[in-house]
Amino acid sequence: MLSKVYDPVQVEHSWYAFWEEKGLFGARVRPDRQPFCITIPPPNVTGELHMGHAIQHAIHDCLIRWKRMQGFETLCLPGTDHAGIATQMKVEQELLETEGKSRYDLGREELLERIRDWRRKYGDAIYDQLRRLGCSYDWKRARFTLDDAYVKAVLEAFRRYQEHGWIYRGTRMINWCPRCGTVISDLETDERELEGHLWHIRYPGRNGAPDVVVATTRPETMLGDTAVAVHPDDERWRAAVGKQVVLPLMNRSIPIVADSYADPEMGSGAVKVTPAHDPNDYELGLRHGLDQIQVIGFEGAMTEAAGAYAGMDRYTCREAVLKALGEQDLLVDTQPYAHAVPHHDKCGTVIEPLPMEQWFMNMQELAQQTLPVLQEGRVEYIPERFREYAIDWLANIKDWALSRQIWWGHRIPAWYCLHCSRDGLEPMLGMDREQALAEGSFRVSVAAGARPVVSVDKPESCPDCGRQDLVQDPDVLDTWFSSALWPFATLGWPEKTPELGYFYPTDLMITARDILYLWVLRMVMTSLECVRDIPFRTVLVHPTVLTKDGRRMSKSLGTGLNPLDLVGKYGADATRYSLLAQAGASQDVRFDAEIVDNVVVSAASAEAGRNFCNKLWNAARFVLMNLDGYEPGPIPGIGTELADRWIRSRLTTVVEAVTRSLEAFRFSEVTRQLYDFLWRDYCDWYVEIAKARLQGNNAVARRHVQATLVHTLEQALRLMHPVMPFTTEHLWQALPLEDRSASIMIDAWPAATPGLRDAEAESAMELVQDVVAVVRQIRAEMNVPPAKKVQLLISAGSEQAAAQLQAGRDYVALLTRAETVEIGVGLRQPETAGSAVIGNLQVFVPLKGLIDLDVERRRLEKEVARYRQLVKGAEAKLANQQFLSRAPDDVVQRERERYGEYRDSLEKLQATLRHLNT
RNA sequence: GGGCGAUUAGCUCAGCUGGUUAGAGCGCCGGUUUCACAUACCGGAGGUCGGUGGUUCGAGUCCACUAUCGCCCA
Repeated sequence: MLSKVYDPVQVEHSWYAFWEEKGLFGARVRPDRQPFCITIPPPNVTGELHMGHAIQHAIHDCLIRWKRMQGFETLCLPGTDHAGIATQMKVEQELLETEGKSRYDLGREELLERIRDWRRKYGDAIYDQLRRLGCSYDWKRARFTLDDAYVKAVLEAFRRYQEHGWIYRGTRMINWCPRCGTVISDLETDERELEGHLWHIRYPGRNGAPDVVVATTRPETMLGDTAVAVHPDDERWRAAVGKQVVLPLMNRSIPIVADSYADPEMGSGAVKVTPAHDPNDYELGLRHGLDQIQVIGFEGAMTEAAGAYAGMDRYTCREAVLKALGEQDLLVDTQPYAHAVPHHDKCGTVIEPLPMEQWFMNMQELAQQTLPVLQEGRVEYIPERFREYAIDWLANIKDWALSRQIWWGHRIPAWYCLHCSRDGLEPMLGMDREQALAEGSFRVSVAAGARPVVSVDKPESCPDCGRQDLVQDPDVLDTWFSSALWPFATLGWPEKTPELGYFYPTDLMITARDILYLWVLRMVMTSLECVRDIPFRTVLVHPTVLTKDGRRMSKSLGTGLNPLDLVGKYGADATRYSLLAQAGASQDVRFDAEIVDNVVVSAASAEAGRNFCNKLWNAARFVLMNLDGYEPGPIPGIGTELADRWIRSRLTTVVEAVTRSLEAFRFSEVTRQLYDFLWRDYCDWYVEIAKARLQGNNAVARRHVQATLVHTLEQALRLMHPVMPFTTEHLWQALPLEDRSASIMIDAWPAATPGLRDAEAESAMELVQDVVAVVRQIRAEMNVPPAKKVQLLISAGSEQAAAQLQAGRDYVALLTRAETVEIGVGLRQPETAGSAVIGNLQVFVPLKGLIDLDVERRRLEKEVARYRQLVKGAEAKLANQQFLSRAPDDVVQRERERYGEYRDSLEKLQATLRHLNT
């Protein structure tokens, strides 16, 4: 027997192990069944479950459980991503804090060993967190992006791209992170608005040239200036073009060049040009053949080229430069200035744009192959608008910087002959050359003479000189290179596995907005190239979870919310329910929780979820307590009892509605429909009505109501299962059923039975509900004690209406605590009664001595006023010729009927009021 | 600068193709501890749908402009 109060800890304790032991999560290649497959977006191994994951996986598991119940062979394939920069950063931080060492102190192999240790310790922690959420994933197939088989896929993809000639070594302006010591992509930078300054600096003219005042937010870069630019159409500067100015502090002459990049509206119209430290200046420099002088080095310190400032940190240098300029009276003005500065999204360091040699991949052909696939909608986006975004991005795609100067990842399969490439291999930080080359601590420069040999396997010998001393490229591939292969690499590609044949293309990619380009689109591109097919049919973009007041959830802001806290406080089912209930059409979810210092104080929606579980729990408890003499058997015939006909009709409606909502991914509708049916229809009305019938002495009726109680609940539990797997399983197992599967999760998804739709029963029950509601209202307003019995008189406008209500007469009596219910046509109004009008029915509650005439009068007057408005509104519509001639007939017809009803009700109310006043 | 999303009750949100009296949960007010549930039950108050203009017989729902907030791109 169930305990009195629902306790999620007790309920959720053992079912997960039960499911796993029975092997219910595993998928097999079964050609007799239709497959349904999702590969999850692999969380970082640094990962810890956050609310974004929680909503993502609540959706994943809801859909997977639903499809499984529908009879699909479902595979939800989990896994983790090695997340090169993020993971290495984490381990490096730990190393610095505990041992005060850098990665170079340890060396490549030792650092990698530390990261592998770290991964063994924490890497799959997120799996346990997903288990606690109840996720029914095929853990046996879990993949990691550095698995041996996965490495093969990465190398094969690289080989293919290389054969197409897409991969090349080139020099471009890149984003450099001085902290991480690596290039990062545009997509990994965050523009952050900073309160800085705009410094105006005077560059003295030479040989009769005018002085030029330039403005900059980064004065330290002036040390690397190689020109000053003005707009060619700018009259003020026309004569100065071609002349020279002196670069202060460096005493270098630099030219004034004409270029339309200079904005005449900005300041003096002249702009300083630092080709080595600004993307726009870089382009300008190429146009004018300017020197690139790199004054800021890879560690964020000034280089030898910065002269007296060499070795200084870039920000210290900024202060020093400003001080020196001030002393020489060259600092003309200083203004506060807010501007956007790119930061590395992983570590928050300010990015240094630098021209640098890297491995790149030309994306043109891939983009061209992919565009029509998106344009024709072969990959569907939900919401649809994200497809347009993807198309725009593809149309403007740039080459992809593939290499990263870190150690944790897929090492680039390029090789260099120590002899032939000698001049292009430069040891790091003045390291010993032999050692640096041996352990991969060097930079490669093709410009300086390196000659890469691209090969998946280490070449036997140098193709040029035949020597056998080759070293591998020190860099690793961008993590997204391997992630892009995820949907097919996890299914065994490049091998032609049965899994790939059966489950591919997958059905869904459920993802957050922020990786749509970075990842989702690249998966489409690589899949079209490698597998010659789309990776998934549908991309479902789920909402971003924000705080109650619309801020980002972030630990550093104190607004972080650990989903496991919610699970601990309210249960996994309640957590899932709350997330799905809020996953509506909007792109954000403002999660309704009070959070103080990253700790949940309360969460209204999760509490609602837990209360709902408790309601279900107690409904099941009630049913189980009332099954004396009940033998499980086939579903009973429908019979003639109004309540039975009604609940079966409602059940069929809700089965259809929930199925449709799931098909449309409208999760908030799913939870609302289930809530309304279970709480409102089943508990508030059907169960309440059932109480009398259970206690009566009609054995047949009793058996019928027991069967309907069990059957309806059982079907509803199945509908509820994808949302709340634990509670539904627990209760379902407790119900007496004739034939059952081992678990609700592999039982069939309920089918709608249109034949059970019963419009007449629904309208009759609606009438019962209306009558009960007005009587309760009267009782409450007249302060009639709950235990006090009343007599009801219900006067119908027609025999037909009277007959309809007659079927629900016992229910009305039960639910209003009425001793007698008299139903008739044109009954006389009793003295001192509370009354109400429902359509053409008049309900009287004679309450001799209990009626407060003033209260009753006020109530009726309010009703009269309300109906007057309604009558007026309908009258105006029907008097409008335009309405009569242009509105559809059925709308006009309905308006006429309504008008009649309103007038009828109004008259009755007015008569009652007159009666009361006499 | 370009694009997108949001704006409905004190709070968080529904309201799908325009057609009854705009709904829910939480919160609030009043009542109820009789045997499924106080994580409950019953009743109530509370919004004219950001603003302006338009289309339409009819607009929370469609269109235009506008304001505020947020996201993406440059």
